[in-house]
Amino acid sequence: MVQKDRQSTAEPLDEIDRDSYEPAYNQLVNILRHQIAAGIFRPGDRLPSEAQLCGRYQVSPMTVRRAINILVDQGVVSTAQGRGTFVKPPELGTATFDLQELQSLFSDERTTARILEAWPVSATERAARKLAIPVGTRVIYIRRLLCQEGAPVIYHREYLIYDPTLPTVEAELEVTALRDLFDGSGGAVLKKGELIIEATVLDEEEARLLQAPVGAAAFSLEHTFYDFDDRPASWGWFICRGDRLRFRTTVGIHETA
Amino acid sequence: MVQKDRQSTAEPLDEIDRDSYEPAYNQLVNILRHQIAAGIFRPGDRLPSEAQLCGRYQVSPMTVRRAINILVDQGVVSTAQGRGTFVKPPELGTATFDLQELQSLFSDERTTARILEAWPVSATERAARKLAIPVGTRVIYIRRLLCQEGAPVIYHREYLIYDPTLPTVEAELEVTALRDLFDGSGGAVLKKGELIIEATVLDEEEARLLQAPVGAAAFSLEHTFYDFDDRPASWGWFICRGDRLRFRTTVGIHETA
DNA sequence: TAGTGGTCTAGACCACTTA
DNA sequence: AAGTGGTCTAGACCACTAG
Repeated sequence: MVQKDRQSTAEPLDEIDRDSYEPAYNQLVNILRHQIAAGIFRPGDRLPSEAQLCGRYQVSPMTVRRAINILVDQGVVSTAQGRGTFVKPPELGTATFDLQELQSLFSDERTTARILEAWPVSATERAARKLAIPVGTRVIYIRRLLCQEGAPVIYHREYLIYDPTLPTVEAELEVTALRDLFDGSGGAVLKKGELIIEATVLDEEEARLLQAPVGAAAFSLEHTFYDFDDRPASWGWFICRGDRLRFRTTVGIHETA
Repeated sequence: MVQKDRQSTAEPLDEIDRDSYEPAYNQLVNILRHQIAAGIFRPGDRLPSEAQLCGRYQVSPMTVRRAINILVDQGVVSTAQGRGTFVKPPELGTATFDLQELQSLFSDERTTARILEAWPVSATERAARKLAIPVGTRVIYIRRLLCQEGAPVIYHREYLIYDPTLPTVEAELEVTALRDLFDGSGGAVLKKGELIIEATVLDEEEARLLQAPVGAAAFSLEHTFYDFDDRPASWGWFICRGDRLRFRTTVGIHETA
């Protein structure tokens, strides 16, 4: 028998360690991932059948199945009923990216939000359409500037439905409101949100506030939030300097997934 | 007993239909999603325990667990061992975007790729660094213009490691090579890829090729692909007019997930 | 201590593919 | 007909949280 001490290394063995805190299905995921990464199984190859994996690693079918489902979710393999499980080549088209970099900016302690403007206005034609309300309805208009160590990074404009029965207005004016929007702390009233990322260039106002040249590249992140009656409750957009934000992602086998 | 005919409606019942082609765990996912969407369970609320759901819907614990795991993956609920399963508010920071719109552009029949240039060159300092090769090494430089119905949409530049033992060069010159890059058809040699999305503005050459104004907003999608020895095999970037591409997504409960 | 989620078993039956 | 993945069962044991 192999003496199993504390295994401090993260290197995957070729056996399941039943005494590990790491679940068996997860160990199996890592074993198969590394075999694929090492080229033992190449794109297009068929993996051993589930029954074979059960015998090889001494786990039940459900555990093997769970591991394989995770690999499918990760886009590493694909399954075909009656044929087998196959290694997928990396596909650019399946790549996904997230707003983690943006979120870390909001959760950063050094980030401060300065309210430039926050008061009731009559909804413009565009705002009214986005919020599904009549033109001229009174809404709350908020302009914020997010700074990191004094340097402006993001300019945010937002229209809010004015509902006196809700504490929305006061809550939204908090400097932490934006962070809450990102981590969902205060969103018990909101059901869903829609997001659109576009490439844009800074106009004069945006450039002045972000202390960047007019015409500089920037990201626009438009957002619309809905309440549980599917009525828009908020519409707005973030403008972020292009040289301050980039989205990264990977396809295929990458480390520590 | 309820007479169960063909249920053409997609509306979820409040019971599991054991004769449906839809798996029980999936039916349970939809049932719970609609209950949350309907406001029966609000953000912060605790869902019924797994044991209760087993009894309520007459399924085994593993089936309930699988359904809940899917809801966790979808970001709709979160679980806490010993406490329960809780409905999550929509969080901007957890939003993910995919390149589906970009991929559909490549798989579109009306999209054609025109090779502007494709021959061996000496690697520039930057290309050499990105490809981890000595400056001056001979590499293949390819410039492509992707058009849709005659209108240029994407400008692509790419440096390829020149390896005579591989059919890479010929394969990459095919007009379908880019589509393959996206759907992975020909990537049995590639292990992984890295992607960086940035906001940029068109320079003079890009503007001329894309028939857009200089300084117009655009997306830059830089990509690096690696072989199974973790050596870079390809480095390049797509430039796409900002008015032709946008990334959309949703957070919280949305339809037909 | 009771209740919760987290993992896992050792099978079963089914649908599908291939030969 | 044999082999494959897809689903599901009816429990088990564990770790964690709460009263």
